[in-house]
Amino acid sequence: MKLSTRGKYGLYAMYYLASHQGEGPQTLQSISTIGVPKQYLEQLLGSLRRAGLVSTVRGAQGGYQMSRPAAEVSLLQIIDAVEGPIELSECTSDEHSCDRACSCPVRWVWQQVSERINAELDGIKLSDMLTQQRQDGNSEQCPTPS
Amino acid sequence: MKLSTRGKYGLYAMYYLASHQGEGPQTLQSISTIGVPKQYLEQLLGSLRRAGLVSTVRGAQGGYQMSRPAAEVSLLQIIDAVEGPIELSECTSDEHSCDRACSCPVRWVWQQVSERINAELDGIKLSDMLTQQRQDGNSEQCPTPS
DNA sequence: GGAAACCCGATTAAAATGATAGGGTATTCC
DNA sequence: GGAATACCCTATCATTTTAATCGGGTTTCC
Repeated sequence: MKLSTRGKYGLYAMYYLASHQGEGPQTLQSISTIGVPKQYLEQLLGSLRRAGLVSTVRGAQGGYQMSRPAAEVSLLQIIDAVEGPIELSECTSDEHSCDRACSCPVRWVWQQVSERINAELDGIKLSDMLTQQRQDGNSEQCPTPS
Repeated sequence: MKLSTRGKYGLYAMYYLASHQGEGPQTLQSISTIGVPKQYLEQLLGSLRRAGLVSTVRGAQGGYQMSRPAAEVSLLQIIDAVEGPIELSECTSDEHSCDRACSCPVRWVWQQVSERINAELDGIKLSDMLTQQRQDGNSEQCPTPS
């Protein structure tokens, strides 16, 4: 069970925007310093915009910015936006994908797990990451990456 | 975030074996009635065997059977066996996969979520599915699948 | 009007997934 | 002992998904 890079990149991007909230729109150029190819990042930001998480200003001096406070943006919203909804198995979303249908205990268990994961992801907000960062301090006692 | 069919098929297979526990080894042939191509299922059962979840009897009259009670087999074990460990992002497992390294709040959040999902999956046992099935009754009031 | 910057659909390259193929090995039963 | 049964294993292939690129369009500021 893996997230694609979309989720990771999307979260990086949102975290970047959260860190620069109140500084006006950030250009694609500057956001891409998080280490994501500009044109690929553009697609992801498009999804985030369509999901209502970021707003954009077009034209010169334009860019992307968060459309609401970091405390109101959850991991779930970000992942949903860039990767689509979590589906452990198509049978949890599509009733007719298998003929075992409603009495299938496998189906039941997937639903249980999906619900819990969703609740978990929805409980973590972007603001939690910002405060975590602060608590962590400028922890430059990090083992220098080889 | 999706599970591949391996997880689903693996769970179907284990559920089948749990339902036939005590009846002696079940042949690949009979297990494949769950709707999985025999040769593909064979690969999955191989993984489940290597993980210690099923034991096999070779030769004529042989087959597969659970190697311990359903109450001691969790979803996590099954998914780990057939899909490998859950990794939302390679940066939670590999320290050196990104140079942001240890102070990265994104990394922190992935770890949080992974832990919770793992705990969740480990809390659900095969036996829970069996009892759920019984509670559900032979619920043949199901809407007949088209 | 030109430069900055977002918008968007189409295409492509690489990787993962789902499935198949084909031969090998162990065990039972006659 | 040999035929039949049934698991074991690696390699290959086809399909789908993912990651990324391309190339043009539109909006806005100066």
